[in-house]
Amino acid sequence: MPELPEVETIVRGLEAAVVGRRILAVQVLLPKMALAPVGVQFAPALVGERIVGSRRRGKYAVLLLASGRRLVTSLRMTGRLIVGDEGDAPYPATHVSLRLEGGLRLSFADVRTFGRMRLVEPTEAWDAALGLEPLSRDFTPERFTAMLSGRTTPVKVFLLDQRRLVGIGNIYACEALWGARIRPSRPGKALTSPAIRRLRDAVVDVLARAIELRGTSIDDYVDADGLAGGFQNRLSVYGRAGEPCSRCERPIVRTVIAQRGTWWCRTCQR
DNA sequence: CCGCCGCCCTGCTTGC
DNA sequence: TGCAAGCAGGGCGGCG
Repeated sequence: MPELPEVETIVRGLEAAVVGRRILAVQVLLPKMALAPVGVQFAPALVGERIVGSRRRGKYAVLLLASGRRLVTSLRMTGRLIVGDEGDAPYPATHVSLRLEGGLRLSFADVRTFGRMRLVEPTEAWDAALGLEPLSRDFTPERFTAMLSGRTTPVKVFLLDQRRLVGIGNIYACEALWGARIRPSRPGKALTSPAIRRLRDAVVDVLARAIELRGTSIDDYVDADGLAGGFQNRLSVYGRAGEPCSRCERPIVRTVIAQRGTWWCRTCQR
């Protein structure tokens, strides 16, 4: 499931592979996957556009187009953005296919069809409801404290809420809480200021380390070249129920918080 | 505004 | 062994 580090890796791959190239043809195989503003047709609007940038916002991959429009992709759980050669066999479960200059093809594939590609007008504030980037300078202990104050929801649910902080999904929420030694069910407002500081640092640290290893590949995630990441070998708690905690040797447990599997250490996380 | 819930989907895992 | 139910989960809309 692509979270911030995985989308960042994909976006960097797209930067290298497709930025500067013109879109020559667009095929939409499953219409619900390709959204456009009212009165704009997705495929015709993209043909002839040049890709001028590749960015990430939260868990969204954003291709900047010469017209000022943007192609925003949400990968959800199983979505993939794959760069291949025009002559390759079609990538499995491809729903949108862009033929690019230079004999390349950019495929948006998703077996579960939860993901979406969305063409956004230059003036449209598509990300207005999204929260703070955790790797930005703005993510200070002071800001984090203000965000958490009065929050009754479990801190793990808070970390997953993209209206507050963006980019954190189930894997990195579990990992950051373990790193900060905080119990996932603690209400946000109950965190002490040292705990808030530890959690801020743990979020930044785990995301940065995961980007260095090009993301976590458990079931589905691959980068723009179709390659797996390496952070799955560095996970401390996620998916490791029954294994000993690397800090205290007590077994990692799995509980459920807000319908999400939650892995943590009952001994170290308070 | 806030919090909570159900839905969307398919493939893998689990359990009988 | 075979099959079906259950689970996985990010974002969004609806509801209180």
